[in-house]
Amino acid sequence: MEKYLSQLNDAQLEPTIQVDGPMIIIAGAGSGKTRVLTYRIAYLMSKGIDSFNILALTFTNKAAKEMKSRIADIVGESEAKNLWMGTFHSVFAKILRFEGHHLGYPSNFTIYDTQDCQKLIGSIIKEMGLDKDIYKTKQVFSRISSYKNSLVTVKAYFKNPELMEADAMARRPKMGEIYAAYVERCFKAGAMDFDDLLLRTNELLTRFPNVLAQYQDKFRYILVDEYQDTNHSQYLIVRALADRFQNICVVGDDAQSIYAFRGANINNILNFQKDYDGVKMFRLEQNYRSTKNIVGAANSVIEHNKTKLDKIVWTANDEGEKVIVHRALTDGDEGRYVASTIWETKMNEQLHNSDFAVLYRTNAQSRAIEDALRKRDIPYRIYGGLSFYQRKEIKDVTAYLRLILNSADEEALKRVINYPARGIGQTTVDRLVVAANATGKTMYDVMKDIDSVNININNGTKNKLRDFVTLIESYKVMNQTANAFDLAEHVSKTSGLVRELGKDATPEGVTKMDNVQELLNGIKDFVEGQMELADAGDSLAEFLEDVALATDLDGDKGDPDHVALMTIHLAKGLEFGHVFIVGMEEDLFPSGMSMNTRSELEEERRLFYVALTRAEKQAYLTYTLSRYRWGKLIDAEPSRFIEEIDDQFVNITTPLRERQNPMLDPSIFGDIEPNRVRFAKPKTAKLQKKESMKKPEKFIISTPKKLKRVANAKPSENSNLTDSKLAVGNTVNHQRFGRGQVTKLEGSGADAKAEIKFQNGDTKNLLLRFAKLEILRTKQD
DNA sequence: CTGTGCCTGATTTTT
DNA sequence: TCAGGCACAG
Repeated sequence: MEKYLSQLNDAQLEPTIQVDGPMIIIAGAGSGKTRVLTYRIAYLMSKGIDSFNILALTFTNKAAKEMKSRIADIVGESEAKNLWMGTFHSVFAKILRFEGHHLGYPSNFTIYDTQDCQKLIGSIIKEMGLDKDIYKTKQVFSRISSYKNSLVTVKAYFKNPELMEADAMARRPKMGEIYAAYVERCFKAGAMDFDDLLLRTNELLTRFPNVLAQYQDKFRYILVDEYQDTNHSQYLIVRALADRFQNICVVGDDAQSIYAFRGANINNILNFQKDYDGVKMFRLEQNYRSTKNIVGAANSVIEHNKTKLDKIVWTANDEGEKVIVHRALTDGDEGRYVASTIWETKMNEQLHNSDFAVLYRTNAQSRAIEDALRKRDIPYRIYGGLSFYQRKEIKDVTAYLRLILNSADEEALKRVINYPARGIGQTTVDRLVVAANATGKTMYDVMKDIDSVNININNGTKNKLRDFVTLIESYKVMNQTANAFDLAEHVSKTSGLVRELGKDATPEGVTKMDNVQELLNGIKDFVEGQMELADAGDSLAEFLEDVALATDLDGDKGDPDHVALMTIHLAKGLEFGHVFIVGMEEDLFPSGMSMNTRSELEEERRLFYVALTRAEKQAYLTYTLSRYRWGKLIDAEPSRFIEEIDDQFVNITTPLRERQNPMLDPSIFGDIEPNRVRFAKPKTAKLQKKESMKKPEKFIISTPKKLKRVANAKPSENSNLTDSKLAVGNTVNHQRFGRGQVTKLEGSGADAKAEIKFQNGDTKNLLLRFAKLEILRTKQD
């Protein structure tokens, strides 16, 4: 332990060895807070505190996983095993599996993702005969979500005239009724949405004092990372759990609070000292990550915010390069600049692809960047966006699995009841729903007992329903003995899902089939990992929970040397040598939807602060003069955030290629000099652009056309290692089994296998086609 | 009930 | 631009 503590500076050491009592660590970007957190946990354990009594809540699964493995490195695998470490959602989902019965939930409750929730709300609106143009599913859903996050239950809602009036004013007087119906339907389906995982935990802890006492006693030491992003619901949970022992340590940075839109309450961190007695406050202000120029630029930006804690982030690092600001003509041009700069820098400085990241405000911006990177054969990976588990073909398979586990799951049932088509149409489904609502039974139970309900469905269709129920029942029987992988494989074949996908010979169709195969591989991998564990429970249930709470950031598989593409939100907590922040334009960043109030704008500014501070060595900001949005070329103005950076930290470049390529000669833009653009009066600049834009539009459109087709090709991600890359003696890392050494190789192509001796003592034979291995060291090194 | 083709709205960010 | 929803015909 001493060895580790000596790695810390004084400011880091103090909170690390502070064992008891409430404490808050205000940690500036890049100040080594993860290190403090992990060492502190290890320190607690070295002081004799049982890991069983420690709860650590993080923001992402990835952060939890990383921290856990770093702790395991210090204190040993077996010691670290009992730590409860995870996101709020995953930790409390786990607790609710045990305790949910108090609230009337089955232990195998389903977790509805956003899609499921919105579909359910959509059908409720339809069933209630409301105008779908006034009651927009998305808006209704986000409204309900915000109620739940502020602990406004249906009851509380109807007792609160202000809320009801606000909804009535928004021409949605039936909000409360929709909310009530939604909650009831979720409950009946044995389902919780993301917000329920927190709301129901609160309910559990408030209504059942003995349960609360039990967990208070268990979690004697609580640590919360990214405290600035907690919402009211999470805040109450933490407070309830920490109430008895008051050993609560929260870490956060108010300057990096970027989730207010999701209900995060920045006051949780600003007021922490008022919530507990004798709070010790620590500040980590030395940045170890970035150059002076980057830290200076970021500081000068955040200065523009009014709401913030006092904190001075500084660094002893080199001056470094100034932040480069680049003007591009269009989003396509922006992409080409990013790609060529990565290419050149990589060559000149001998860097890896993984030293680069491209960050953007909205997912839609990734396309132009992708096209450009692909054209240059630069490997990349897109994080976030439509995650793997949200794709239609994947959701279809998991819907079957969900239905097997929890037949009350109405959204899963609706999804698969007629997919693949088996002659059960919308009319029948509607009638089943009506019958279910009228009888209080679940839709599945209505089907199961179709003869005993008075329902207007003809005999032919009834038979089809019976066949479907029989099919699902047969799966349920199989689930009692078979493992999740065998079951999933059986289901995809016998349900006709695979056959259906096989009909589609288009490249997209083939990709879908591949995805299903990959899902099956994933289940197999999961099941194998589970078998390792002595206390392995129901593998299917646990797999589905993982899926429901998984984010794209979590499983980092495939070739690790790639450029990372992601939204700024997703980049929080990460760092890269060279960071491109693209789309630095008014209306895009800051987002046009967040410019109305000062607090919204300040959140955008914090988002920019987060983006800048991801960079270690070099930050690039790019903006365009016009950009494709909604399929149209739209004029753009440079973001106000660019001007907010103190001049001494930026370097505005002249786009060289514009000069070199006569077609892109800047003179067609009138006499706007790149260096002067941001100082030009907006009005004039806009006018000039408008007129001049007509010409370039034509040839600019023609370029991406050809690229389109390539765009559908499968990106070069997730490629598993083949036998050609792997050699006996290599040290490899396996997602689940950890590190090991290759002891034998046999077979080739699809049959290639490797025998690997893992550090935990196990030797395993793995099919390279499935195994997600990462080479850590080759023999020669 | 199924398949086709037109229309519409989405682009803020996510557990 | 494009995916999902809807209407209509078979």
